[in-house]
Amino acid sequence: MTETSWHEQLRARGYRVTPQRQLVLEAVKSLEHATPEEICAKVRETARGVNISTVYRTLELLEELGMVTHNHLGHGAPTYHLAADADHVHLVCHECGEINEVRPELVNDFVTKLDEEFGFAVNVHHLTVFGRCSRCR
Amino acid sequence: MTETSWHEQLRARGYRVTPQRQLVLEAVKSLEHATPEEICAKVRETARGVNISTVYRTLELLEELGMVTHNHLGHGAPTYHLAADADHVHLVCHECGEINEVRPELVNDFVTKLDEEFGFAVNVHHLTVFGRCSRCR
DNA sequence: ATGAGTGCAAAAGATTTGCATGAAG
DNA sequence: CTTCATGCAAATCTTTTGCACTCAT
Repeated sequence: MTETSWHEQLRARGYRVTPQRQLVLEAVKSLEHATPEEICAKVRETARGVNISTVYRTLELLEELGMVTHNHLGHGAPTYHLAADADHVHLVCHECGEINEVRPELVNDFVTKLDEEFGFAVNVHHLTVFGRCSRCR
Repeated sequence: MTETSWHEQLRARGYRVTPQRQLVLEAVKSLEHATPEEICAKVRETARGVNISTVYRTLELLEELGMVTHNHLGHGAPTYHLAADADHVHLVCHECGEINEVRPELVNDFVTKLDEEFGFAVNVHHLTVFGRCSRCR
């Protein structure tokens, strides 16, 4: 996604391009798996005055536009990442909390089965698998 | 699981059997996919005075004992159900919010692959798959 | 009788909302 | 200029915690 393409994507839908929105998108891109709180902190490194509620509103907007997605990796706040970078499945260890990303091909069969049998289209970007990692077993 | 078996399971670990704990467990059993708030409401139908914090503490305990599990099905509060009843995978539609339960065998291949390749033991009880249901496509 | 469990109230954490001001188009 | 976006403060919702009292054992 080029700079201009997402500017246009915003404008095409009647939204405005603001420094806050740019910074939030950049923060999501650079942090990976960041909570709204963490994203806000990152944004504030550049623009001190930015408010957490703006971060929430912006994340909601970017998600609606399909630019970012979120996952519930732990108990607390959800984590956001670029939709373009989201082509992986998360493995989260219940015991140590470690997060691993694995190739999405691993779920292909499963995705196909759900499509054929139930007409259900899996959103792989949003798939989080809990269990125990090799070290904790 | 019989009445006595879980009484003994509690006592064996040094915990006490209380009416609140019985009611919470029964509520989880009967409601299916209920949030702590909903469970509390159900419990209060029988015992008016029960506090929400007791519900939280009890759910945590029952989960630790392996009697119940929780899932994050939507944005808000997690939902709890009996571990014994949890032998299914949840399909959640992003669009209409509909929740479907499907046979856990559908993920067997996937579970096996993750075990072989990463030594990761998937907790199928806790698996929630987001996407779009047939009606919403 | 002893200490785990509970209710209550308050705190803490996460997210949303109303409104006046500021800035993008 | 016009209206959308932001900052701020307050409200809301969810969950946790400290403490005195109660009840299971």
